Amino acid sequence: MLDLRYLRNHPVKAEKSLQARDPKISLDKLLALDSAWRGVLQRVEELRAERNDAGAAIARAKKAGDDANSAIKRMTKLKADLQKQEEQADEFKARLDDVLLSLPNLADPAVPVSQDKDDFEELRVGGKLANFSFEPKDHVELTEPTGTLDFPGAAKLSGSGFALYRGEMALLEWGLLSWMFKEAAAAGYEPILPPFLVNHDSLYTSSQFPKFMGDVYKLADDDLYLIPTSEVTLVNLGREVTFQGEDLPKRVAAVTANFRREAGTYGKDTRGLVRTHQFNKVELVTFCQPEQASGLFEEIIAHAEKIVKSLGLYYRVVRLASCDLAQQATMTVDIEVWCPGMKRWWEVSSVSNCSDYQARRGGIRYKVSGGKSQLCHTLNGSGVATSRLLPAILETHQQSDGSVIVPKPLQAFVGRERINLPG
RNA sequence: GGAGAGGUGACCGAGAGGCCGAAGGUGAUCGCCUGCUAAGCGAUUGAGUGCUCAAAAAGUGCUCCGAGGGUUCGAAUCCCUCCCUCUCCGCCA
Repeated sequence: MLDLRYLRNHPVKAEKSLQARDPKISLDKLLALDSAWRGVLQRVEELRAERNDAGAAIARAKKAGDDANSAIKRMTKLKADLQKQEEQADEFKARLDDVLLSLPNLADPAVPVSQDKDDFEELRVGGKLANFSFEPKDHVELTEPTGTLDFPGAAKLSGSGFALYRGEMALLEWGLLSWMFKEAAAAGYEPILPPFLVNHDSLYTSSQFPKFMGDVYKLADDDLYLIPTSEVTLVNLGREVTFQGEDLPKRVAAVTANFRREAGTYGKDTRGLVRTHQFNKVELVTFCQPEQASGLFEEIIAHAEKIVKSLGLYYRVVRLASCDLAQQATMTVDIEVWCPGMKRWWEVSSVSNCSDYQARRGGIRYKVSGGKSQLCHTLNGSGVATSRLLPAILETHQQSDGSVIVPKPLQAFVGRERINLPG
């Protein structure tokens, strides 16, 4: 959520920044509602002040044993008037909140302004591009002979869009997650295993709600939702918390499954692991003071980059165009790995600076000693998602016989240096 | 799922219709005292939001005692619904 006061005081600047993301955004309605609301609110507060005075007068009279009837009569009259004004104020406020909640965060000046997703800015390319003396297969073809990625099996259990890992793939997936979780802990993130089900407030704070309710799975009999990302759980660790200034930055990392309805994406990228209703990742979140945010943003990117580099993958780092930013982000940098079999880049990590947008919704604050409490800034990034990492590993390290060399860091988890051996 | 007990400021805890943003304590900050430390003494110490103000400071209004409704001239206090925590029972990995 944006700072209403800022929008009020800098409407032109704010609107310009918002229109970089979506040219259809206008602040006119918001500002009109704001001034209407504040006008009525002023009246409400005057009436309340009067009511409080009258109440005190009644109390005094009663205590002194005087007759309070005339004061009570005055109060009764006041009440009706106040109630009417309050209803009006509530209505304006509700409409104002609707508009305010729909507005995305302001975009960082470094974000390329465009309405075309392809206008991202490529920051750098890293790792090494694998050379093949044969036509590389994609991860589905590679695992078909062994049945270790069993999509028909998953469909039987759950329907389309789910994955079932077996044997070596199960070990590899689990190993990847364990290794990355450990790497995150070694880098100073507190390891967290959170619930996969969260309540409405949590999704509201991290900003999936109210705008993107349709993307999230909801339980039928309880007010609980499956997390679309553990950003939700990690960010909400800070909800209604006031951190001590010296405890910041506070880094947390979770490994979880993530659930997405992917409504409206039927028929798109349906092959293999890359877009399923459930996938795993390690997620990193940092709470910090505003001036620490940009350095920590680079830190998360560097961490994710180190992961893909250690696995011997070819990758690039791109800054997303303004139209492609998530609602809560001021800036997002993606790390994409090259998948030689699918012959395309896939996002394995998305690192976002959310400034105070989530903190304002969730009351995530900090206080330096002697100072007033202020809103934290929140940052998040994947570190990283296995649903794209696993395909990239298989496709990059495949051999002409269909086997796959296991990257060094994972060998201990899988128990061998080469998997997917034929026969 | 059943039965009970609770949810008050950073924390503990009183408060049982009006003078309660809330006693008392702990902690924190500042000062005094002490050779230093401890102890002691005194003072200060919640959040949000509006207005005045160029701004800061200050002043001032409103709101907040788990959440939401209700009763009442008036609710932390009474009633209803919900949420959460704890204890016991049942069920269960």
